[in-house]
Amino acid sequence: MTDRSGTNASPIRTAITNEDGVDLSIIELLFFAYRDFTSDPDQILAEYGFGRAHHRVLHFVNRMPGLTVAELLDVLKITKQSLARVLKQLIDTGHIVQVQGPRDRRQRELYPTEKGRSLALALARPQSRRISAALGNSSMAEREGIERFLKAMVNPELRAQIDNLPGTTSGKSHGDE
Amino acid sequence: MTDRSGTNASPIRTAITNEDGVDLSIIELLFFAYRDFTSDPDQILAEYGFGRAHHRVLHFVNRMPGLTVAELLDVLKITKQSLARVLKQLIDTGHIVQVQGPRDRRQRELYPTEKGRSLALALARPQSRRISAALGNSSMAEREGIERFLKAMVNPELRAQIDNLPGTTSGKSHGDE
DNA sequence: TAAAATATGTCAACAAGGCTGACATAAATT
DNA sequence: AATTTATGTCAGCCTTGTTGACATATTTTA
Repeated sequence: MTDRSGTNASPIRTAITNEDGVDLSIIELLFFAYRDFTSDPDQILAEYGFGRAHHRVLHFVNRMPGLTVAELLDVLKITKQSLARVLKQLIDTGHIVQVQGPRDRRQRELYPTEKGRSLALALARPQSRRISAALGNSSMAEREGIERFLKAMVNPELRAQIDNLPGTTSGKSHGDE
Repeated sequence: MTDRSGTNASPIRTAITNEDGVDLSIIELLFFAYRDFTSDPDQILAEYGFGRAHHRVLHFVNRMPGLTVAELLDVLKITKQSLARVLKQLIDTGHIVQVQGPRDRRQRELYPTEKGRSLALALARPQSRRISAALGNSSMAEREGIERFLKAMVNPELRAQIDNLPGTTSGKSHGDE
């Protein structure tokens, strides 16, 4: 009541719990898991003067070689200018090359070089090791449960992007089955 | 061979696949899932002029009421200055209050106000709904498999932080069992 | 063919949220 | 009394996101 603004500014001393109807366990697990998952490549990136933005670009260019700038923007959901900065650096350092589009010569197809391929793999390796360790001796069914859950966490409109990636368990060899 | 730097700068036209010994499926699923998971609260935060940094602070103050500034820094793994900026705003807007530590009067215990509690729940709700939808009609065993996996993704030293949170399935009522 | 739309690049400017290092204060510890 | 600790604060830097404007080459459309 000693409060001018209508709200009560006194401290609440009890914690929010799962009983508040909110799935705090998984919310927090996702936060901690993702934080540590992304920390793996950071040391490697630092050696190159790169950041996570470079990592993401390099990753998807290696996963979808020949994709255009517009397609990359659509996958990453960032703006042209944000991409331009890091893409320029990756091109200048010889990790990515641009090739004029064969049908539409306005387009620039993006491909990794050997150097870019090698760095992409080096960055993926510690993350993959962490995943493998976390799966431990999980059964195939458990692994599928985890993948199904993660995929269902993605906005439905964007699940198509995942299916279009090559060699994903839930969408192999883009388009066939 | 038309290359001065020793590396081959020609475009690689094949995609990296899971066969390269790297678990790309889950790497990418984590990226997409986390991206959309964190996008949920963003609209709400924007109404308050807050960002994700505010969200994280508010969340953990609500989950561990009375924690000190140093403890919060340890959970978030950011620096004092990064915290100071957003914490000040949350205090100025009446979402969090500081209480002088009872034993050590140098410490400032952080508590949510009613307003802060309410916002924290509002932010958690859409995330919780997304998780619930993603779990669908998963069995209890599947849910446990997912939680076990996510927890195992966290650096071992830091798993203690998770166990110290109240009401987490894998570590209830801090300390007893 | 001329006009309009498209793909890309680039410039300037801004904001959020990380970072570092330095320094001040109060309180606790030695 | 001296030192250490917990916190706050100042100045300044970096990365990576944003917007809006504009230029260029190329394709599509009228």
